[in-house]
Amino acid sequence: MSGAFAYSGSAISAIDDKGRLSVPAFLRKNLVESSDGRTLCLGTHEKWNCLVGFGLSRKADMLTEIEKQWEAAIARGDDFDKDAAGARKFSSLQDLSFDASGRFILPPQLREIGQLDNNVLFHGIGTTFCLWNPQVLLDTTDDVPVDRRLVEHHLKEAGQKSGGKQK
Amino acid sequence: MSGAFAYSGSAISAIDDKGRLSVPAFLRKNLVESSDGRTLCLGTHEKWNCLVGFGLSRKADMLTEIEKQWEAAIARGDDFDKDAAGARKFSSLQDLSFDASGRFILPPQLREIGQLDNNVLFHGIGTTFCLWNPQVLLDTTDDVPVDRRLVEHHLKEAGQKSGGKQK
DNA sequence: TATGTACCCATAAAATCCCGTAAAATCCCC
DNA sequence: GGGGATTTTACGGGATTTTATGGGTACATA
Repeated sequence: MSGAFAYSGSAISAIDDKGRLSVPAFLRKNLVESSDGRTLCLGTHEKWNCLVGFGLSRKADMLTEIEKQWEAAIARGDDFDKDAAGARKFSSLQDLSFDASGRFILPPQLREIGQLDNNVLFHGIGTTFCLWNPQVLLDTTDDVPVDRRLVEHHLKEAGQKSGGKQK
Repeated sequence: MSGAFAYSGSAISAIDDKGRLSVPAFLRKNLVESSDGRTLCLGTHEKWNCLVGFGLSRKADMLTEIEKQWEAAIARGDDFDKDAAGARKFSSLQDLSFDASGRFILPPQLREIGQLDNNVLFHGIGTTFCLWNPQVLLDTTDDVPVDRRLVEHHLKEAGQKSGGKQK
């Protein structure tokens, strides 16, 4: 386990007309450390209706994890489909670089899958963080353990800023 | 584990009238590093209906992987046919070089086996990446763990660009 | 000479970088 | 601890660079 990166906290950020959005400040230091640069990995969440993000080093960890599973399997004489494991983990993952002011462009496919329109709620969940459309998060019937009051607060705040023009 | 080359992400690319297609930008840096030049290894996938690609250095890794499997088999007292394993992995592999603008010529036999017509979906699965005909990927009954929403998105995007002239 | 391949140039779209500004957070001195 | 000064942040907008792709041309080779 390389770094002790524990992502926590939450913030809302807006997508502008060019499809850019800025990484909330509270995540940047961790990302820069973990990626050794201003890089952010973003992909779809396996269960929830949101995106997941983390730094590059986590991606390397994922790779070695698969490698270990494979080695354990062949030692036992079992089969292990590395490609299937890799496809599940990596196919949606994009390495994105954000600029000095913290902004990156959200690839359209991720934006669509994450159902992100104007405002994006970032929130740390430990080894990774999630990107939600706040409304989708409130409406979800999945068991996502988040404090709804927090989401409502951010949503209200965002609504004031944009004068209710979103949606 | 040589490099931390973790191929991830996905993109679609078109084959032009001359049979050329360009390596998506997000794979190039990795390939150049891994191959020490603009080289790409391409072959057929052992199980899936697609092609696999990676940089030159991965070939050495594959060799040591076979070695490991052999050792594990010996330790268990099992048989392991190294030549068969090698044949499976290497016989379809071709080293291709892509030009400064990222394009290479897809050899007809690989194109045929991969069932690639106009649009090729590249997607990283960790140590390698796959090249699919997006429609074939959607239609496949094999257990290929990919986020279908991604494939559908790319397909839609490609359809718009070419005005539906493919197929 | 036909054919396939590597190069060269062109172009539109997309991504990246750079600069500016206003609001928010932080600092600092009394 | 209050209040202004400084720094950081979140964003808008333009300029530059990189991509993806079309099309031409020269060179080898069969």
